[in-house]
Amino acid sequence: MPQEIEPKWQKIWVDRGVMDASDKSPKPKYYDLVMYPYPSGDLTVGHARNYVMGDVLARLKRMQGYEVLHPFGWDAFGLPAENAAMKRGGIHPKTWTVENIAKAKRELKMIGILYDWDREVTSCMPDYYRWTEWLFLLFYERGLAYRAMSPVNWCPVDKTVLANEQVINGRCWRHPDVEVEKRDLEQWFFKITDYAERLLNDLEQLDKWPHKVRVMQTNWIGRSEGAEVDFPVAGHEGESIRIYTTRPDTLFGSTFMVLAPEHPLVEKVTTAEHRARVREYVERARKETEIERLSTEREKTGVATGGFAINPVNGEKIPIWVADYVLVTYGTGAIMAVPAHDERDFEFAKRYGLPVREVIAPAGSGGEELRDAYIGPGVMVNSGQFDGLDSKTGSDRVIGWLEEKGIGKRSVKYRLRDWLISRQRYWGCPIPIVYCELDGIVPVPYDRLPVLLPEEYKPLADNPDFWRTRCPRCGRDARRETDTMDTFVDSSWYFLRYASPHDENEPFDPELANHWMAVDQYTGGVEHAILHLLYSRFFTKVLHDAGLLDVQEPFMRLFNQGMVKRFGQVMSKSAGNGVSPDELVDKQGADAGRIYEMFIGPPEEDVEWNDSGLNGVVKFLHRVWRLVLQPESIEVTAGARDGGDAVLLRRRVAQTIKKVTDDYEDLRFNTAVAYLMELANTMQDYLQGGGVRDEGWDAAVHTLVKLLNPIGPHISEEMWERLGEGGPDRGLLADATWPEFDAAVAAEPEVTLVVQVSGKVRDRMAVAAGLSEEQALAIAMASDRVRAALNGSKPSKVIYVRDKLINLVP
RNA sequence: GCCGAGGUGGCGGAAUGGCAGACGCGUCGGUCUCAAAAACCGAUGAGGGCAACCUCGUGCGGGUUCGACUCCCGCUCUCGGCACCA
Repeated sequence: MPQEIEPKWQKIWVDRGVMDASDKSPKPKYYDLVMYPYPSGDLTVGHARNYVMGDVLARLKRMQGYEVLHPFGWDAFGLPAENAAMKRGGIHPKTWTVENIAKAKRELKMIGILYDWDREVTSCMPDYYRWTEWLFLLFYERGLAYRAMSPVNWCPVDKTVLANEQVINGRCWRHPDVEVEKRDLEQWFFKITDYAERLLNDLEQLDKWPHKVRVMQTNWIGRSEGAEVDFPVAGHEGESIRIYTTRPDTLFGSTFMVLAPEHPLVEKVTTAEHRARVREYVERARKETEIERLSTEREKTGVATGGFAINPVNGEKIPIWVADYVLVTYGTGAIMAVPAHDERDFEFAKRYGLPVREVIAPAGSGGEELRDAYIGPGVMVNSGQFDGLDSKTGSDRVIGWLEEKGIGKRSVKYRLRDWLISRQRYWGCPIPIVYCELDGIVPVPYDRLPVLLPEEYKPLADNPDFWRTRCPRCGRDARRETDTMDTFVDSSWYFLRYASPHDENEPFDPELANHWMAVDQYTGGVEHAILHLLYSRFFTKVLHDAGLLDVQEPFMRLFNQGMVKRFGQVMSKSAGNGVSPDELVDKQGADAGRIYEMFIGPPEEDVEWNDSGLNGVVKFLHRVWRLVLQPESIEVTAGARDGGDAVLLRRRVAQTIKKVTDDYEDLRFNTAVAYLMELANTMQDYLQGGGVRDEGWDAAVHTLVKLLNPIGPHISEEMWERLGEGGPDRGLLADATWPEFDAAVAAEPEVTLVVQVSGKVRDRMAVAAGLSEEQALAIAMASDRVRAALNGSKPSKVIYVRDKLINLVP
């Protein structure tokens, strides 16, 4: 049965352009977006679950009268295509990608997911990446793309550099068992740090994002407030070391300084007798991998330089050390060590016998020796004119004093680093830059885009036909940039391209983008909580600043769906536990599969796939089919529960409209399905109780079919046609209007009043809704069981919650 | 270590101060059948009782409240994120 009706309706929807979005519709717009996938050829019901959620919402919003934009596309550049190509001996990454896209597209259509395929974008196609290049030039023009030599993260397996966000615990995000190496290379960066403050502050507006994601982004940006202070170097007139501290109140407690091994002043402050040891230490630190160096488990190491600095607040001479627990990439690459009030400095001081001086006294403390660093707030002591101030006021005063003396200043730092976008790969978007001996770095002019990837699959740096060019400025021989861009650049703006996917003059038409943006609902995996979502927010702000976009935030409401597991592991073809949409549809049809995917558990939670659970949904659909189309086949049963009560049926229908509508809108699909099942059960009870098939019954049938449509679109469309309401000649259920309900009908006229004695349920009685406390009390006291529980005493206190409960306390 | 989410029947889960376990799976019993499957009907948290009913029950220990799965404090376990960021 599903095998017949499902393809039939899928064809009709496409022919009718049901999900084609009109740019000129007078209806309010709704932009429903799912994260575009990497076409890995591994589509499972796990991925499908995500797309079904988006589809349910799109279908609902259409019926509610919105002009819905529900597009789809492919994040099609990237390493797996190259790796697969290599594995399969000479197949081109493009061939592999295109094949996978075709396959995935067929499967998406098969489960009845409707997209506006006219707007499909594919990031590896020249008509898309041309505009990624264009945007690079815009960033370059605005001073947001720059080239710099820097120590970078290098994945030895992928043979490319990685962004900070792609390094997890010192290992490559794609290869959890491969340690990332450090290399010094000239690379392209996007200056995302310029937007750190705005990316942080605007998180507050995103109140419809999961709290978790906002916290993760906040931590990633890592704002801290403090001061930069200059410590003069003893014996080197005019030379000083700048440090950053978040605790200016502890300045008097600094008993030594620490430079990062890569700090430029290390050589200068090192004395002759320490030189050999310092050089050896610095050399060793350089060679260590990130993971060795960042391990907090490891004991801290360091060496004295023999040099001294002057603490500017008290004129004390303190030794300068070099240690790799100080990072050159954060703050100024140098710290003042305050062992009494910093755990790391404390550990280091203990190990090397350096002095510890307490300058913050915790409230009510004696003067006993410190066993650990005290990092909390307190009162300043041993701090000259600042003694007696609390930490917070003290910090402010110290900063004020430093600024007055010109030896320090207030400073805000971020953990966020600039985004390294260069990748040494073939299958990515070319960076449109030319290197000319005379003119240096020259951007390819906008009108000469795109810089096309060569057909031949080999590293761009090994392909002179690609990199040999002429300088766009002077016409001399020049060399093209052979790095490609991180694929996260491609995905940072694809949601804008959907607004005008065929625009041949610009990345997107600002007018259309402003019409559709922001995305009303964005659905995807939580693994993108930082990377993709932070980069897309950054792009949106840059484009706003360039006057191309009105909005400053791309995604209004974000939802992270859970993953589907099987045998305790995330489902995937490579893990061997995947169930493909093909198999699912073959088994019981697309509708049963869709509904089961929604019913299996809360949408945000990971769920365990269970083949037998599908049967319950199939049974439910059979029951609905019978109720709607063959109600006469349901026999009246003696002793049926609800006795064919027409008023009750009407009420249940109204209540179900409310619950299911609310649940769909809040993406609580699992409970929406449960309520639909309840309605079907009620309808069955009604018939079995001898209920008449009058207008009330017809209304129930029509409502059930409509409410079912977003999740089970084929079967409901078929039933709609057979009811004589729609079909190819009369209009589709997909175009019908969403049912409304009358609150008065939904209201329960009679409620079950729970009677408690001392908070324990002693009786339940059916009463009219809206009783006064006196009436309720009288009814409650009429109960034998309540009187028994009260044991003769009079209630001294009565709590009455209208239409719910009355609690008698003796 | 820090931050965040969570712990409810045999299982997936529902209920966010007011009837714990909706809905479904599974199991058991029944109808139909020569039989089985399917379908349909019923039962199904634990303990006690012939029964009406009673007692206990939402990770553990306290607290607030007439009343707590729900709010507060402490602990514990699981999962996710961050982790020498000065």
